[in-house]
Amino acid sequence: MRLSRYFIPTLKEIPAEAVIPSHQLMLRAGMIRGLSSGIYSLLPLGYRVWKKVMQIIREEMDAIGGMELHLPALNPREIWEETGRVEAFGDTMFHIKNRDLVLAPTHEEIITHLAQAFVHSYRDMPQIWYQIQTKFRNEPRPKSGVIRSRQFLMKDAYSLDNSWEGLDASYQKHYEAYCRIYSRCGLEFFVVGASSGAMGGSGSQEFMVESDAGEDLCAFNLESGYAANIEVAASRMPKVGRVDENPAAEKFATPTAKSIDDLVEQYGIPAERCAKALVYFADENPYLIFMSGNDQLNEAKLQTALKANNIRPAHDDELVALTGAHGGSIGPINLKSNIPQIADARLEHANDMVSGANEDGFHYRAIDLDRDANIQQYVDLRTVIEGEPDPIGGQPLKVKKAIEVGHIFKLGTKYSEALKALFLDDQGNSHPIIMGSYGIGVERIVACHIEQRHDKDGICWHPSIAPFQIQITGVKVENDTVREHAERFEAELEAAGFEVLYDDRTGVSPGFKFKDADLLGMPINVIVGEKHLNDGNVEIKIRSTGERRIVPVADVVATCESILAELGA
RNA sequence: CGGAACGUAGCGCAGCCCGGUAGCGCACUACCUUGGGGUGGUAGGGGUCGCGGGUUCAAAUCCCGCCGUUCCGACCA
Repeated sequence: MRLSRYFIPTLKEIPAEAVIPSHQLMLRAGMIRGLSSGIYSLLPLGYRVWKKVMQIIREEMDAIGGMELHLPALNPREIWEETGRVEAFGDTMFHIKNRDLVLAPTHEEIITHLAQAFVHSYRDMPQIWYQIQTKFRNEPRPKSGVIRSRQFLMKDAYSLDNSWEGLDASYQKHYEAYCRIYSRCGLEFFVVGASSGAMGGSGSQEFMVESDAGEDLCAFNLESGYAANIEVAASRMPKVGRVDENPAAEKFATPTAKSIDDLVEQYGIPAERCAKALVYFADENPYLIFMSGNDQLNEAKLQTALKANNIRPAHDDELVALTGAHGGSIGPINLKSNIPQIADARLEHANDMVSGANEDGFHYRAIDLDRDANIQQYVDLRTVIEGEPDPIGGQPLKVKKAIEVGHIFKLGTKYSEALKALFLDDQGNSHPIIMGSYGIGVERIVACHIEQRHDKDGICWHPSIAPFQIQITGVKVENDTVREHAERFEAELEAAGFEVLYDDRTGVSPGFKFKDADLLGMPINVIVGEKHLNDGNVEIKIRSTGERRIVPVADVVATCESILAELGA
């Protein structure tokens, strides 16, 4: 491919709207062009990378028996109502104005609809169906270039099984295929236990790439092997427990104590002996929640514990109406209304606690939660903090930001029950199909790759997904010897099966070409110029390391082959 | 949806406070020059100053409304 004829609109300056390196470099390298917030055109150079990522995904999905299909992006709204997900998605789902259609944000419903029509016997399973298609989500705030956008490519796979053991096997196959996919794309990644959220299901794991641009926090310890999204991460924190003396609860005035820290400072109460009370609404039902000291409530855990679609903190006026006091003075005793109470597991059976009196400016001490409160369940509701002991080996947890590049779910029967996708077992009994769902964000793989592999000059592609494996830089192609050699290398390298981008532009200075080559970031740059040709040599530069090898003209193809092999092509 | 900033040529920006016929760099066109790390020069082309209204003799500039983009927060199947 000749660069003079290929459409690569590179930019010298960084467009103002791009903040993170992958977004800046995709724009500067002429890979993408923004059309509107969270909506991008993929230009030829960028689309080559996308296609390579999709090809790797296809190969690995096919290898575990997956069958690719193509599904409608326009869906009748009705089918999404049957699973309750019009409401669950809310404003995130695009609705067509002049038809009763929605733009599909994912495809569980459509797959289940197909299964309901065609999969009726235990003999028909297992099945793995997948698609690589555009998904639409009305993100309230697109950001970070293609990482969070309103229209994006996702590989979605769905497994259909006739037993829970079958689901485990299908899930495991996907787990292994995903590891191969990310490795082949040259990504460093890790896997964490995750929340299945509104997708439903019994378990899920996320494939994560560590990045400051990440929107997820993950807690992990490399020695013990524990790794979890902060939404579900646990730590081995001691329970607050009981003390021997257990006098009656006693009210005392705390006119200037509004926070746990105030109680600690003014009255010398150990922070963990404070039962911090919070009021949350879960699908419009209020709950009183107790946390120990300054432990941070984890809203994802609360939502899971309450099995709620939506949760939110109570407003100030609601606090007063429900408890009798403003925030900071709420507790288990003398509540104005009888609202359900749940508490973090650290507080289980604790006594000798301090908590609000439901009267502004007063607290109770010597509270026994078993005696003085009416707590219906104790569950883990804490947000773990870096340094706390992990739940496996008690090693200190680290917390890092990460980008989610894949998510695998054991869905179970949520969708098959809702859409009546049933099969008969060998006894003739009817059961809902047992499903799994497995997603990969295509553009996130590309973005994460660039986040992990770039320097001040540009991108450093891994050969597996580089737009071209080899760039040939013709230094002063007006010189016949230079041009003839460059063209010969182009032909020989292409004949050897490589993808080659030959910078044949005339009237462009060498420095300009070198800068462009570094920006575009092909793994190998074959530099053809008089300087070395006069000695019968050519310079070959490795983008990722900066290493330069001077090789005889006759060895160019062999050298490229061996370098690409070294680079893991 | 809350808070903030920005919107002037394809890109990056100045001009706005203090109203008077729109500028710089890059890119683009032509010619010359240079030729191993974004050469140097000469001459050009390109802008309803986001949109609408208002104030004024006169608005990129002041006022009001809207739209868009980005950042922080909320949300994120």
